[in-house]
Amino acid sequence: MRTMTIQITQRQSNVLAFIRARIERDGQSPTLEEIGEALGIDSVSAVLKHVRSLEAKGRLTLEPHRARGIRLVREPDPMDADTLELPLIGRIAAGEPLFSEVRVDRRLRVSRALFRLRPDYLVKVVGDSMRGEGIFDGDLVAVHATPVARHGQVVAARVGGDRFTIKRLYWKGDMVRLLPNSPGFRPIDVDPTEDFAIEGLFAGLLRGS
Amino acid sequence: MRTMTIQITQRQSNVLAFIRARIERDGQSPTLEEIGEALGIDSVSAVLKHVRSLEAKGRLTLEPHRARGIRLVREPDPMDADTLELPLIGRIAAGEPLFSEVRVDRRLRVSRALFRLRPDYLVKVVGDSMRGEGIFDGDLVAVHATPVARHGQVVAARVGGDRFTIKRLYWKGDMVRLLPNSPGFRPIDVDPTEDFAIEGLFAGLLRGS
DNA sequence: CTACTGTATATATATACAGTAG
DNA sequence: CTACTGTATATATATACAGTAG
Repeated sequence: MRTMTIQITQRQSNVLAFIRARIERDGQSPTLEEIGEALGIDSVSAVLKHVRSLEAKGRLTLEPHRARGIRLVREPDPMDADTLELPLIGRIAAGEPLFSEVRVDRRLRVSRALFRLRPDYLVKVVGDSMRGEGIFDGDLVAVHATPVARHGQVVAARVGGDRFTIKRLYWKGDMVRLLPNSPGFRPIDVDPTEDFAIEGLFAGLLRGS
Repeated sequence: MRTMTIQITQRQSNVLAFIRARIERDGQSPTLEEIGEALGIDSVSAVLKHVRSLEAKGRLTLEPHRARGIRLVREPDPMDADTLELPLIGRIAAGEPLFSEVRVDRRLRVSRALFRLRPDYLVKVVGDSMRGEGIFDGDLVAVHATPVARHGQVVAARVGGDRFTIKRLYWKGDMVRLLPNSPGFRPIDVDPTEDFAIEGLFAGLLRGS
């Protein structure tokens, strides 16, 4: 099967470029006459032939009989694909669902490319228990939402329905130990009777001024 | 002078919402008939009156006699206004200009709202001399480009035409001291004969997984 | 085939005008 | 004023058709 893009002529390329520019500028495609005017073609029929050729070659489509009905074949928007819009989750009181809309303080955009793990939301760090990992009070931690975590990973977890905590996870048999990394902070040992949930993995960090 | 937005009626609001949705979906505004169809109005004249009212109230404009000629008054795109596209500056060899295009490794997007100081570019941190400030090897530091820095601020600077360094700045008379914050790293004292430049202020930090 | 000219026409669609109703 | 109906018409514009030229 040939999927190679069919070659367009120089003239067709100019026509396509003009259409692109006008859609960009006006939000509406030009008429055949306007295209002709721009390229010095006095006959709309000649323009129509170019446009039809471009259609046959898959570069655009024509809405039949519709004025200014040229549509560019949409290339996937690089902005949309690349840029994440992450909700910043506010304080979470006991038992409250994580993604209730009232808890989204605001949304921040950031390039997908920054992260290895795809982040799903941000949480604001409270306290300095993870300074040794470069996670400081006030930082926004990007969390990849998953309940699965391996020994030694930095996780976002909730203990006893309480608010979020960012800690390094250690399994000790069926016990869980959450390890801070800062002088004066002690490990949290979670016994099996306690309410405990891993919300996700540390995926990155954002810090403002 | 009144700049208050003139109140629109419920019906007009519905019309406007539909136009907005169609432009969003199709990239072209609907015809009067299509609007009528959607809102259960059998007469295009009635629709035209609504559209004219919206025009009088400054919510849209009409390209006269043009098919699908309704144009929304463009509100400044929140995406454009809010989202920065920061160049990530690569290694800088001696004497090389900071913004030569070859030195831009890639661009990352991030919300303006994250930062207090507007960042102009990103630099990748090499080494752990600023661990105590939560700036780790491999982090991307956002820099607000300015040659002016006050005593005690974290700056991006270049010493002896060499590569970037992120340090806390201290003035000692006309001497400059660049202070790391990590065990085993010593202050850099810059004497007045040395080539030295403050490139900008620490504006924030991005870290991937 | 590509690249045009020039004419005639069908179609989509805005727009004006005369009403009705609350 | 707002919110419609219903008709007639002007306008913008795509499209078909018959050519010419390299």
